[in-house]
Amino acid sequence: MAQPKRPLTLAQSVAAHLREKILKREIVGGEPLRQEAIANSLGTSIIPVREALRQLEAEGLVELHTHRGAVATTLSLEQALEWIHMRCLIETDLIGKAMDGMTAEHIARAEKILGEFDENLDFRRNIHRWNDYNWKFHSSLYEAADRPETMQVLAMLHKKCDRYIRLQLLGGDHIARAEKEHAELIRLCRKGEKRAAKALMRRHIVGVEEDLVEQLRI
Amino acid sequence: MAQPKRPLTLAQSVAAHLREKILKREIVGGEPLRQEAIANSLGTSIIPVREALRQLEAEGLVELHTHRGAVATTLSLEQALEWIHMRCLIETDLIGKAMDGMTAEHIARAEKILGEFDENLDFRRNIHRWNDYNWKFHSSLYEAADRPETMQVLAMLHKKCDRYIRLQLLGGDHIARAEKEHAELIRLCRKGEKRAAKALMRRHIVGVEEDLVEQLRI
DNA sequence: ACCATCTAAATTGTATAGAATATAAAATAT
DNA sequence: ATATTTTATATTCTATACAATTTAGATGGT
Repeated sequence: MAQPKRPLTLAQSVAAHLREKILKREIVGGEPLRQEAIANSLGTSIIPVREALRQLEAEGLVELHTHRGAVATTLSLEQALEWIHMRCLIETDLIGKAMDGMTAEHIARAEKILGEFDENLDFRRNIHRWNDYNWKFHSSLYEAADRPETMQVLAMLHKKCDRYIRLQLLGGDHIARAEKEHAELIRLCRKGEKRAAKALMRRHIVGVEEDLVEQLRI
Repeated sequence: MAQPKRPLTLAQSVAAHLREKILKREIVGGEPLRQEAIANSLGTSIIPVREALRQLEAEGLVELHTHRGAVATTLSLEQALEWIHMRCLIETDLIGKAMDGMTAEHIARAEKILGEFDENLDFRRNIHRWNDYNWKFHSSLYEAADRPETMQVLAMLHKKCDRYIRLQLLGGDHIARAEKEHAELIRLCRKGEKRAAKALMRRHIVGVEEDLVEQLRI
């Protein structure tokens, strides 16, 4: 997505390593991340580790406290609800804007991505991949809007939601519902029913919110 | 706002230095930022410079290209319009949420900040301070909503808009209009007229957008 | 209990050297 | 002459060792 094919710098792969551990909750919220320990365990010096931690801070996965080090951020339902709410505001608006300039090619691309959902993956065993596909589908819908900055903010919100969605997916049948709604979104785009598409997008995202509350309130 | 009173680390003050230069356009868009040159000119080693650049990247002021270094991001009207549009979506929603829990104290605080606008500053000579005050006022209005994550995203958008607003303030009488609208916003908050407040917030931000287009399209 | 001081541990910063990489210029081949 | 490959150079990226700074907790006196 960002830098295709290029070999990663050490700092980038350290960041990827830690990011995956945090998202998989092998590193839990509140856990301190010692620069030297990480450097030793990965066989690097601490300099790439320091830069990786700054990257992860920008992504909201760790907090850096001056002279006290980094800790993985803790999960909180309230935060997730805020992010989802912002997603709702932005994506509802964005799908409308996108539909103004949407062509058959755009719709075909989104449909192709949707197809890959069903075919290639047993998501019960690849939970950590589902968010990638979900973001790919959503972003393909908005491509016609040609709003790169908005997409960047939205990508960030999706990433932040990632940790919570993974929890959510462990229970319930959210995926089946989401796929159904995705298919319906494409149908509405093809028919050009902007009002209905925006309404469905709103319900689609609010649905995530409701499922999450139900999942975590217990 | 972030870390009150604490002495800044070198990386933080290097970041502050470069940020100010970019915002004041002493470093123009597209200009490459050589780590060694910056380190020498500030009398530091390059390590704090590298960490400062990562910070600025997160703020959208520079772009980091692997093995090629950092360049200041270029100004583009389209980007600014996207940011302002997102501000509009979020802030219009947020003022409504805030008004549900707004107390006399909240209003008093916002009013106090507004007062400082008039008294202490001749903005024609302190353009680079105006955005700080503008953000202080806006954020004080939303305090009652208790939405820290939303505020964080919003703060980022305001920061990004900063560079453009500075251009805008050079011409026109935007400040007088903004102050009038700010006062009116407080009045509507006190009277609890949510619908009107949201509408005014929308106009207030769209006004910025229109002014900016007019300013830069010439 | 309370307060100040001291200590341990971690991060932050410096200096230096060298490896890895991208860009542009030069050389070679077709 | 054009295209490809090689070389050169500048810059970033990484490693290492050590000094400086800060925080948090332990110690000890009142």
